[in-house]
Parts: sequence; structure tokens; C-alpha cells
Amino acid sequence: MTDCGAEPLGGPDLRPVEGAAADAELAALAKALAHPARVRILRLLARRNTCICGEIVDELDLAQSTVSQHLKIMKNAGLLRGDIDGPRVCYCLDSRGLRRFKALAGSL
Amino acid sequence: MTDCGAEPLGGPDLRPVEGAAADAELAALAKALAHPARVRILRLLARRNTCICGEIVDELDLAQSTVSQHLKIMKNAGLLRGDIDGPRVCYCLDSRGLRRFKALAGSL
DNA sequence: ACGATCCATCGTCGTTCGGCGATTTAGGGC
DNA sequence: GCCCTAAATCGCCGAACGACGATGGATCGT
Repeated sequence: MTDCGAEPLGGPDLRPVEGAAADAELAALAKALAHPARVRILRLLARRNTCICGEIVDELDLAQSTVSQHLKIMKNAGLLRGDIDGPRVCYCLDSRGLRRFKALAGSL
Repeated sequence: MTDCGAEPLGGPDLRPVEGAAADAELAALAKALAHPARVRILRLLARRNTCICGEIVDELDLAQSTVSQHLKIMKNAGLLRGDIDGPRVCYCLDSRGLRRFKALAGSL
């Protein structure tokens, strides 16, 4: 139940890990992780291999609107995907973005 | 000339990569990297294995005071070390902090 | 001792972040 | 159609960020 759709299935990332564009990219990804609540959300989603939705709100003792903002930030950064599942929305990791982040971090 | 002193020489980092404390730690490190100029500074310092000081100002087309702020942020985050070298200050990577960041990023 | 240089810090300004309650939007169930 | 629930969005607020110029403190050269 409520599993996210399949990944868009990208091959290995060919973009460079250096240069001005890569710097901006890493900075943007880092900014998306620059808050404990967002790191926690990412870990929650990683632990349960299935997707959860409003359960995140229950775990975080933050208001629903605040959690929604955090989710939006990470989604825009490409770290999460959110699929609509009936009246709910199912979030899960975007492993592509996560891999990209790790690759950029590893290049330091 | 102008090489930083030796690293404080820490063994392998024993702190956990998960839990609330680790989340806060990763968030803090990520915040320190959440700006293109700071990523760039880190890369500049990584490229030249010797330390540079005000040369960073020349490369960044930012005001000297702004660069100083960025350096302070990364120093406080444990990503840089700054050793006084006569009238100049010699910045270089704190490989301990950098390793820690990579370890935390890799745990995602 | 003096001026010059390097860097840090201060004060200011506009922008963005992070939080919340309240409201809107979108589906599902009856 | 109507309500109920889940989630997004809006509006507001205080706090922090990011940039700058100006000022201050330390050190070198002369």
C-alpha cells in the first residue's frame, strides 16, 4: 500500500562534480538539508522503505503547515518525490537526488 | 611558506551517524555549505594543498568583510582551521570536519 | 615610531527562513 | 450533493542570513 511509483529511472549522473554549476548545486542541496527537521524527515523516509505521508507530522511535533513547508523545500531540491495517492500524498526519497548529493559531497 | 600547523590528529570519529544529535550535526554542517561562495572557498583550499589567505578575496569578487564572514562560518562549523601567520591568517581545510560531513552524508 | 597591510568586527540594510494559525483545495464516503 | 479528511497555501511575525562600507587591532618594514 501507498508505495511510490517507480523511479524515473535515470542512468548514472553525467554532470560534473566541479565548477561553478556544481558549487551552486551542492549549495542548494546542502541548504535543503540545513535543518534538523529535514534531516530527520529524510531518515524517516529512508527507514521505512514504503512511503508515509502525514505520519511525518505525528513524529515531528511540528505543525502540519510547517512540515508541509519542509517537504516542499526538499521536494524542490530534488531530494524527495511526492505522489498523489487518493486523498493523501505519498512521499519517498528521490534516490537520484540523494546520490547526486553524496557524489558532490564526496568530491570535496 | 604559510602552511597550516599539523592537524590536531584525531583518531577515527566514534560519534554515531544517526539519532537526533547526528541530525543536528549534519544540519549544521550542511548549513555551513549552503552557499555557493562557501563551497567555492572549500574547493579553493582543497586544490592548493598549501594554505592561502587573502587570495580568496581576490578570487571571489566579494567584499573582504563578506569573505571574512564566510570563513568564520565555516571555521565555526569545523570545516576550516585558521592559523595566524604573521600579519596574515592562513586558512586550510579541517579534514576532520570534512570527513565527518562525508560520513554523515553517506549515512543517508 | 610610523605608515602600510591584512584581517576581524561592527552597524546597517534588505531578503530569506522558520514557525504558526487560518484558509483553501482536492478526493472519498455516504 | 455534503461532509470529512489530508495536504497545500496564505498571511503574519520574529529571527537569522548575506552583503556592504567603515572602523579597529595586530604585525611587518623601514
